[in-house]
Amino acid sequence: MQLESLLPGPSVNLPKTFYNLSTSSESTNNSPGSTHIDFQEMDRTEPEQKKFLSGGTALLDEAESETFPGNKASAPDARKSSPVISSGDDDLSSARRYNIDELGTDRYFISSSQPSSDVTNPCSLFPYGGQSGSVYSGSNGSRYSSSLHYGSVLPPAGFSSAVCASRSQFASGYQFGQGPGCLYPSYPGPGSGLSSMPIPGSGSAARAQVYLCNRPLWLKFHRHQTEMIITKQGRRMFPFLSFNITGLNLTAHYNVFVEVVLADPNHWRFQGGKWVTCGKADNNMQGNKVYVHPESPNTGAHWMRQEISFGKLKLTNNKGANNNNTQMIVLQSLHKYQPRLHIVEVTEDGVEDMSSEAKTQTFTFPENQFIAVTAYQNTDITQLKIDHNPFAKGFRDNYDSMYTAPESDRLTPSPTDSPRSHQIVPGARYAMQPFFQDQFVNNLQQNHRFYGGERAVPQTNGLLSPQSEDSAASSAAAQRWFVGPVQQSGASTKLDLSYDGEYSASSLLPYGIKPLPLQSPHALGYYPDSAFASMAAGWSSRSSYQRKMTTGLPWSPRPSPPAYSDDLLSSKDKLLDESSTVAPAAASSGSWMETPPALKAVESLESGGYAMVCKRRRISPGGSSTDASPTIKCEDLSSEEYNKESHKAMGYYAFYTSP
DNA sequence: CTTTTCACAGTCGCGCGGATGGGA
DNA sequence: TCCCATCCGCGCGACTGTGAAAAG
Repeated sequence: MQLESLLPGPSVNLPKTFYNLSTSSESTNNSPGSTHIDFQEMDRTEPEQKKFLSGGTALLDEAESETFPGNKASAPDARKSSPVISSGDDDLSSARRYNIDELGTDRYFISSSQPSSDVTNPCSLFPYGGQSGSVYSGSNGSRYSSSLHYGSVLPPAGFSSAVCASRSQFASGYQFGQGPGCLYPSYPGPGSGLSSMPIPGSGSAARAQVYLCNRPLWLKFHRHQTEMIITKQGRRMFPFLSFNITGLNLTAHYNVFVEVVLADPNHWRFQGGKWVTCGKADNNMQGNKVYVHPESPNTGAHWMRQEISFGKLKLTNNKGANNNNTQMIVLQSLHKYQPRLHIVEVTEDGVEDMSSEAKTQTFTFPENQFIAVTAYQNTDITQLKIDHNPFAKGFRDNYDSMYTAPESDRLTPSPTDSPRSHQIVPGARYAMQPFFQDQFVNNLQQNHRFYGGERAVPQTNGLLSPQSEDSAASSAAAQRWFVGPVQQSGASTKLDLSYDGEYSASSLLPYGIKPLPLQSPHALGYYPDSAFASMAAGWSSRSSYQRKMTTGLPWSPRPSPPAYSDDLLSSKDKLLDESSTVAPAAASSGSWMETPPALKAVESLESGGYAMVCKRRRISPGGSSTDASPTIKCEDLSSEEYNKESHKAMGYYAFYTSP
């Protein structure tokens, strides 16, 4: 409906899109129509599906050796001419990408109903243009079979169709050979946008929209070229993938899984503080590339009820690592990958429903791209991991100072008076700026009810979030982030229907009931860089604070509170751009910080400066390459704004504190 | 020289078992 | 006195990045 209207492009029926996808391969030197044909003739039985799996991938293989002239031609991206990715380069691209933030909420979610007819104007349709367009399918049959635990296999045809679709539509100028699923982005899209485009598999019945829940955090990493450690025993991703899904059929069953595909045809190496290409990627890598969500299959209502996170997804370089029960995605070091979310409708027994060709939907978020490494290369990334990953808390050796706000910044009551109260009292000051920036992330991260659980607490999405007088703005903000404006009503309705009795009370109760420990985790967030984190840290001892804030709520994502969504960020007169939204606690702590908007440009121009610090080890407060700034963000806000935001934070906080 | 592997220390959550308190 | 529920402390395992050693 209005969904389409939100998207810069005409709408089109999914089936059509599907066909376009498969046939479009012709234009890309792929085996024309092969996938399409196979899809049509595919058997529906489960065994057959599995069997077909390999076949499907084989078909996809054929598509891998195609070129993407369109991409290079149409994408005036710096990367084309220079494979070197510096901070500056990233900024350049990000500039385009992030500008989209200002355009509207619709950019934050991906709808599978993207019109294929927009091929002529992919950029307008998909912010990232060709970036997320070209997709390769696996060359080996094990691509899915190895990891599909539910007997349901993504229809190769459907999958490939999606692949082809993206390719045809966003034809990227990369040329690559064989490989188990590749996606060659280039961030060329002039339209630039935050959310990536959806690769509509089809499915006119249920057009899903997917929101990247912890997107702010991803963006933080993405700005510095995200790195993910891979180990033999498997390493969890951080940030992990977390999505909110809407638009599914409430009663239909779906398998939800993540696939990680090559993002570009290059082998990368970290040299001179930059990521540079180093030959061609080895895309013959064998091994599982798919992680099926443990709760698959499940109903659409189930998937839409809560945040879907893949916190337990592990990455490994051990090709034989998937023999056991644990699902691990096998990657190759120093290769760039793109995670993709797949939603496949299945029958109640978990078997893929092949009754309709519109059962597969694929979503790609460019900010989820990462380079697999066996050891961190960029210290900025390392510091980000340490600062944000609760499991790395032990490495915050300067924890006390990192998140301790200046004495002058404290608000009553005095920390020494009542340590506990410190955690409760929002402290307008602290709540505000940091909250803007990281709080969102923090809250997302806290969404999980169980530690390490794949599931999250029901999304608050405005319904559960406390709103005071600012509720209107807050809601808008929230909507903007999670639910597109147009979708608002729909989403709200959905929430009302499905979450109301079941979630509103139950989910909130825990937070309200537990006065301090629980609310702290929520308000402060697991991530220390939240406003409250810094505040609390500054007021209380490290030990006590840590315990409190981490109690009960793990690092799992929690839906961002409406009041502090991106909308607010944008409302700050762009004061807080993407990067600025990052450095909350950092501002006061001096720990790892993001480059302020103003400095960002400089940084872009002076990628060399970035390079200088890239290979540095952990930087002490104030020593960061971007340390110059953050304070600015806080200070830039007028006292009025300050108070205003503080109140929001206060209200939000209070919501959970007072049952 | 680059990349990978391994042991390590630190943090945290979970589960178990014992201690404690209230009610029958 | 017994039973049950709750609380608390401890140990274990999972998880993290570090840094040195090994491997290529």
